[in-house]
Amino acid sequence: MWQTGPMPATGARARVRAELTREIAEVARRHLASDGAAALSLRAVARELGMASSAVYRYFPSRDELLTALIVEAYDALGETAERAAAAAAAGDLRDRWLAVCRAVRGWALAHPHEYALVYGSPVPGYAAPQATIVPASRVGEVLCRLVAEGIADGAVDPHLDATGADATLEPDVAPSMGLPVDSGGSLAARAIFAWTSLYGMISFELFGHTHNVVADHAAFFDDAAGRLAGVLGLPA
Amino acid sequence: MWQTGPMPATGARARVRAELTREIAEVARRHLASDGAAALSLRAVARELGMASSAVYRYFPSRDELLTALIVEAYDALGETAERAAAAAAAGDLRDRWLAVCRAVRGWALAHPHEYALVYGSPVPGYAAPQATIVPASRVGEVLCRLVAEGIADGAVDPHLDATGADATLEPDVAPSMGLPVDSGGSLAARAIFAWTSLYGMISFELFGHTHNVVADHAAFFDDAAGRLAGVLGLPA
DNA sequence: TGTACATCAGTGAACGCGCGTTCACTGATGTAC
DNA sequence: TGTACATCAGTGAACGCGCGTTCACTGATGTAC
Repeated sequence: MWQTGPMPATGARARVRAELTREIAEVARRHLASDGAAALSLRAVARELGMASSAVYRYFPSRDELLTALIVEAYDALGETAERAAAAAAAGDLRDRWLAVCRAVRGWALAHPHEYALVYGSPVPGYAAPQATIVPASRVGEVLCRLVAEGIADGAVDPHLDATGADATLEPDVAPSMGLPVDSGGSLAARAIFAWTSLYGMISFELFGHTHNVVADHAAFFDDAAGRLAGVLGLPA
Repeated sequence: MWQTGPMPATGARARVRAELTREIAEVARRHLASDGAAALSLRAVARELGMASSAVYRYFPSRDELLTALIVEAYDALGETAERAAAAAAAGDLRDRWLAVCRAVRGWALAHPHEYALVYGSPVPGYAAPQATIVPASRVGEVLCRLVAEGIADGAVDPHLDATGADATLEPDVAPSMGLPVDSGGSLAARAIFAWTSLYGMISFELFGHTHNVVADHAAFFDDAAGRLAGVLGLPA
């Protein structure tokens, strides 16, 4: 994907190359995690690996390409966290499962603030996210929507709640791609997007310090808000 | 502007100094607006003003100090925008006024993306917001809370709606400082904070491109969501 | 099978860049007597 | 009033830093015959 030139799929060389590529990304991820994206430097990564900075260019053609790899990694890590949480809570009711996923997302963000900021904070100046980041970026949203879709399937969730027609403000293929019913007069998909952006807002506010002297018990505040969002979506307890 | 000609000895120098300080901040603000905070450099500002980079140090002791000035400016500009919007809509009902303030905040953010990102995006690495930023940062929140407080005062808003006890998760002085009634069993203040973080989430998602292929009509989507938040707060139409 | 050749990883020096900050200095402006 | 002195703005050179990226190169590893 980010290797230069044609490569044999197998062989000793290819394996070593894959391993070093992984190692570079891993060191870069550690630097990102401790110092933030702005401070991430190819030279520092090379230094830590004991190689010339120019050698890194055999593996990543530019700093941006390395950043892209880290972004995809972050999205995937967060997505997997959400998926695991949903799976682990499969036995509970919809509201509990919703809350479990929300908590997992927040937990990941708190544990990986710089990686969270990389994907959900202000855009890195001069960097344009390539196509490769689109699919992993939607994993969390899919998990949340799947819960709602399940609720509809077994009649626990009313898809016509709060029919403001807001779904018409979305791109037409969003609802179907998320497994939600299409109803241009309804607001279900819009409410789902709204819920996700709200979660993001709360997590970001907490992480970026905007609720520092405002919220005392962030976990409890978050739980309460997540419950309110479950209500917005019509998830039954 | 300032007058030419003979001036009282006392204050002449001070006035020129104040003017240049303002000018430096203004150029810096323009650079921030067009290139973002990370690209803001003392040298570039000095260059544009035709002065030696070292001269800027007579006005701002460091780059961080300059950044702080810009942060305060941004908070104030946003706060004033919200206040003006609230004043302009004073004749409408609570819901309309709420929506007007929300729209104004979004409008300012869209018009000043880098300034918005400076205050609400990922924290600038190595920079710790000083005390001076706290008061201006709360202006928008105050405007929103004042609407709610007004609704309570004339009986239009039920402060005991959705009494989850979430207010207990807040710092104890938040509700009174915002002019909201204190009720540890209630959730009014928590819902207000929640609404504000949600707005922030939506604006940030839009600004940072996360709803790029998701939301088609951002203004309409935002209006719908803001209306839903008004509902969460119990604002009557 | 060994050998000639092609491919690749990795090196180290260099390019060109821009940054924040310091410092000794020169003039101009204000102040005290 | 003029004069001596103090204060301040602004200069230009320098320090020290680190960055991304390029390039010609040396060896090592793989491959084809």
